[in-house]
Amino acid sequence: MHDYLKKLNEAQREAVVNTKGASLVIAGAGSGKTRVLTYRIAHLLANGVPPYKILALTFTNKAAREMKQRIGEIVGFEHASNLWMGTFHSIFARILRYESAYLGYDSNYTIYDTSDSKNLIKSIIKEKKLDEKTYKPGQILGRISRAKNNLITPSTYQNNSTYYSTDEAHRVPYTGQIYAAYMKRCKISGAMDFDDLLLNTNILLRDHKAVLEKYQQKFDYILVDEYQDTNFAQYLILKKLAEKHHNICVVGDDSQSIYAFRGAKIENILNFQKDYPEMKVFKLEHNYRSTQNIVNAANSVIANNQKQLPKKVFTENDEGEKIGIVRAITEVEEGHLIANSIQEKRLNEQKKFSDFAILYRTNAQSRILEEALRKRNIPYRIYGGLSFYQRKEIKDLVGYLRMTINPNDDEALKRIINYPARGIGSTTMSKLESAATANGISIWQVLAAPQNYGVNINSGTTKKLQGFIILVQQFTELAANNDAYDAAIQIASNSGLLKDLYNDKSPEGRSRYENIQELLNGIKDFVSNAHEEGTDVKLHTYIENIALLTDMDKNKDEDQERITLMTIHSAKGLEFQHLYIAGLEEGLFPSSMSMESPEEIEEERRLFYVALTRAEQTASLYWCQSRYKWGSVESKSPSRFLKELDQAYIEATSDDNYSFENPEPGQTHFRKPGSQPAFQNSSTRKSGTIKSRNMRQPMRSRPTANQGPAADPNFTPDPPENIKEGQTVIHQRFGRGEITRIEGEGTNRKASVQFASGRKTLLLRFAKLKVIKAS
DNA sequence: GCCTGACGTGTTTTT
DNA sequence: CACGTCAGGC
Repeated sequence: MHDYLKKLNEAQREAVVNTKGASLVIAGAGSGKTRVLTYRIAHLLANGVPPYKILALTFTNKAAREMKQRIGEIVGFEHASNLWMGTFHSIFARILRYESAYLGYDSNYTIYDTSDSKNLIKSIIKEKKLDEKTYKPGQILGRISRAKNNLITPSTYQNNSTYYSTDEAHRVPYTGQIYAAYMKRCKISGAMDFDDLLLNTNILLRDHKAVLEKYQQKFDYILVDEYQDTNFAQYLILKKLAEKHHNICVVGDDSQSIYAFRGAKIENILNFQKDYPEMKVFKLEHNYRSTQNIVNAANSVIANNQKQLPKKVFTENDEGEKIGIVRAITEVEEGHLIANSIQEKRLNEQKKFSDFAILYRTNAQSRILEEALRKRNIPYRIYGGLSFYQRKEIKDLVGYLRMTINPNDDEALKRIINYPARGIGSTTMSKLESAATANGISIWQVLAAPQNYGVNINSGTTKKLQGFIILVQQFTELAANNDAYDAAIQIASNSGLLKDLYNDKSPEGRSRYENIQELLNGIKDFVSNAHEEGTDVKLHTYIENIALLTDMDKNKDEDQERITLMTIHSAKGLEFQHLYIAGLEEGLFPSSMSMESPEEIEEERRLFYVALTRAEQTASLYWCQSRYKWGSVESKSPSRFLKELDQAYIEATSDDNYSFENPEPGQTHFRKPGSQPAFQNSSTRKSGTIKSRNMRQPMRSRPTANQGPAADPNFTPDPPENIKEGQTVIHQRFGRGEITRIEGEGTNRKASVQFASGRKTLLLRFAKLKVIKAS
């Protein structure tokens, strides 16, 4: 028996060595799923299966990289490097480049990211003279994306009365037309969006038997990670590829299915047996990651879900600490409480910063947390949010690089044609663009001979356009004759982009300049890595998959000692000794989601489950009362999720004892009459059961813009005279504090208040201060 | 044609 | 609060 098999438990070993036929590996959180997948592949390789015959699909690039590394350590890196391992999107993007001719695409096709797609949809909406208020690019893209994930092409979409009536009900009856126009424009620009990569792969395999057979024969073994998060398009690709040999192994955990918003179907994992009746099921239920309290608490959260496979995740680890539940008054206080706790724990228990992580539901929640961490000098690394690759300056340079490779790329052209300013304004651009649309060609093609397409442009502008054409042509030549790095650096400087940023001496400008340097360094590394392997890297190789890269893929200062901040979604697959979950007053639910179907509630439970099971030693849940109160619609209460945690595993650590009831109305801070709530979210506007008495009635629509809700006539603030030194106060922004000094007279008195975040001086007249107790 | 400031609006999660 | 849009000045 091979050595590596000794490192596995019984269930894991079974899942590793049974490589023939269809296998469903149900892997509970922390049960060694990655290990099983890694060893299974290593096992295949050790048994003589050539690496290029194995297709292994992961959920993120990072997961693929790490797995390759670990397999390499077992079987040798050269062997491992020939595996077909990557995300669905990157693997099929690669296959589509090989087979692009079948679909009428060039192999240099561009991959549009979400913002490219939105921009294109926006211009289509404009061209079609549709109301930009009702046709929101993001929403339309969402509908198109959903259609694509369900393999509904524009013609099917337009001929289907159900889609039409749904669209009509949403007051966007022209969605079908936009969809068709969008697809056409993408094709003309030689571009595919994320969903096209899957849709077009399906079309390729459906319409070209020879291609299908080629890949059916190529991949003798198929392995899929995070199978619970696959959508219909992905499911069908797998089904087709595995049709002949059924050597497909899917690994996943139905309790961690959290991507329904992206079209993921939990049914794929629940119904795996339907397609492969002979399948073998392997259940990994032994959790090696977390304490008993955490495992049990997590189990209790999803205990009542209907859609799930029977399994019992257990652990033999210590019981561990109870799960802490901390109520903060405001988000600022929440940040400081978390920061304090991290600092304390680090010093008392000799922990590293990298042992800690803070998770939250939305990227926007990170800002206040960051501030608190900075105040304490706690180094952190934040993942997600505005990704490096989505920054303006990066997209600008990438725009030039994209134009160099594929000048038909309209979105790239529109981005860079007048940046840095070349005197080509919006009037000229709209002329060019509408000519392009009218003639079914790209803007670049119109540019070559505007007069042929009925575009009237004065001679001055024509000269400027000519200049741009020559510039791009020069770049294309550069890219053909140089490696990626040399080409990129010259393009950055010859385009004038580098100079433009260099001249900007503001702090933001400097950081932009540095970001460009960082991107260029990234290209340099990319090139020199490939050089070691003896290949020459041209620009197109680098630029091909850039849209598929995320922050996670930049392994910059990975070895540094930092705590981690990220959304729960991006924390999947990771683990941290000490975990903080912030902002639970949203119940992990953004309040904008008004319709809560049972499916959605179950998914939110699973999200909570994912969050909790990232923790090895301790998990603490934080929520802030102020936020919660403004949006105190019953269904959004934090207690919903906390109620689903078994009391036995949790502990309230706020100074007031945590109660499962809603906080008393009027208990916290006040607002100046007529002012806006600190955080006005949609739940203040939507209907629901209002718990707090001084919460005003929800409104059907906002009366006048920006005016906020009407003042409560019965409301009287505490007179400032009653505020005394030594009292504990609550402030809307800074949270809990103590008044150390009061100076001045009457309504102009000022109070020095010591908050967790530091000392502040507040005007009592305006103070959003309320005495909660005299001490 | 380009730049600037005022205003208004709307906020999940990701490949 | 941060971003996009629009009007007005250069």
